[in-house]
Amino acid sequence: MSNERIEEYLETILYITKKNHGPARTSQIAEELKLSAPSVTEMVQKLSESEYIEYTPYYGVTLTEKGCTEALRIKRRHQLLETFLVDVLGADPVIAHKEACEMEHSISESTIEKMCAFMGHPDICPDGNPIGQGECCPTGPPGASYRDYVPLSELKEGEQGTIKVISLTSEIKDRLSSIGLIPDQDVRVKRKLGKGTLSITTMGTEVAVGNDIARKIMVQSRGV
Amino acid sequence: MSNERIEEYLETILYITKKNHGPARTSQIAEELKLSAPSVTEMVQKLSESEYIEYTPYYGVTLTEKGCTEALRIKRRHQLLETFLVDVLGADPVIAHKEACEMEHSISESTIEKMCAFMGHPDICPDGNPIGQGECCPTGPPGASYRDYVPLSELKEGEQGTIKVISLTSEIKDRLSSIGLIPDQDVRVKRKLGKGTLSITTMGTEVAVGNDIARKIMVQSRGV
DNA sequence: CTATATATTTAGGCAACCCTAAATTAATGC
DNA sequence: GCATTAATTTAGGGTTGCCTAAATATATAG
Ligand SMILES: [Fe+2]
Ligand SMILES: [Fe+2]
Ligand SMILES: [Fe+2]
Ligand SMILES: [Fe+2]
Repeated sequence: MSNERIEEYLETILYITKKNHGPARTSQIAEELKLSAPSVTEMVQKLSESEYIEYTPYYGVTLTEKGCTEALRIKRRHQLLETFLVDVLGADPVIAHKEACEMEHSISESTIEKMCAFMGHPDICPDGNPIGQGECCPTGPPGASYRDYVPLSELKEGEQGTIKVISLTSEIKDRLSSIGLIPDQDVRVKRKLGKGTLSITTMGTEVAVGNDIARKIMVQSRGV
Repeated sequence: MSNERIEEYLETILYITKKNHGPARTSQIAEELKLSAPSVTEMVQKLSESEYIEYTPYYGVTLTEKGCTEALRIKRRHQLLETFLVDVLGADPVIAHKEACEMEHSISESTIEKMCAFMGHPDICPDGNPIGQGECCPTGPPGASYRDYVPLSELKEGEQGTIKVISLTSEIKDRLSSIGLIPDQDVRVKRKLGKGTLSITTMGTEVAVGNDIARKIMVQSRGV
């Protein structure tokens, strides 16, 4: 089997078994990969001769320890590529997902880690799912999870927080950096103006930010 | 034929016809793609039924107008990906070439243009070959080329320039933004200290930058 | 517990791409 | 110009990964 096909099956089986909390049925794999059921049965039979999956006829497919490790590696490649395409290049999320799902088979482990470092070891994919840590990632305490972050636009007057993630095109992000709005920067909402516009203070200076942008800046709140 | 295979043949035929200043022999294509000669003959016969190539038995293959346009598009995708992997992520040039040659079939035109813009529309690939202009590139007077950029560490005392590309992790870039070191910012080298450390002025303030970082900040010099 | 409906596998086949060995064409040296 | 050599194509075959139709196993409903 080609490496690309193996990877695509493993990725799909991981996704379905997690959703099922149980084995992946061949029909589910077929639907996900848009293939006929017999094609999946055939591939799954071959794959079970490798050490990646466990297959019981008329029952379903589960990943072995080895298969799970491999599937997680592929998923990570996919998510980091998708994050790069969407958050750094500003590509359309739907196109980015499809492209990431193809490029994930071409990019090496060493290159994906460089890309991870380049993006500051992100821990959340624009599709909303968490990204697992890799060899390159700081292994220390994983800090506050993305779940705890809140859009800047949600802060109340007087509330303070630390900018954590900015999901905007790099052009806009560059403009924001130039006025001090960058990750790990502390900000305070001074006043909320009309139409969702915020007046915030950062590094002593005061700037106004529109609602569109404020909704894309995730902060970790520290209260008033 | 699969799109990927077509693209790989077109890319190769473009390369060889340019080198030959004449048609590409099947044996040359076979050598370049590491295939047997009969396999290439077969594919080339099929391809000539499309409108991409002109094939004369026992003579060779040339690209049609349409095929040439398509081949140039693929080459551009390849070069921009390779430039990104090497110049931005710092990947090994040999690995980067191989990965770019696979990813080029997955990335869309719209995404590659975003990547081109992200890198400031580079016109030279790390492999040394020029990169053709795309839709996204400024068609006017082609400004300073990437070639003309020089590491900040190379500027002499008193020399001024504009920051163009910063090839560092986003963590370090974030720190740099907070002190005003961002693309399109003007800087001046005030004094060179020991060990390659620079004292530079930017936006009126004065900061010191170590040699490691200064070597990764490309600037367009404007002299003293 | 059976009859029917659904899910899954088996059987048989096909297209894309690649291969080696043999035949053919073109080039080269007297 | 003809024999030898080299390049190229044709013939015949193999693998992979997919398909549809038929057979079989499992689930569901009276
Ligand atoms: Fe994928
Ligand atoms: Fe990382
Ligand atoms: Fe390629
Ligand atoms: Fe461009």
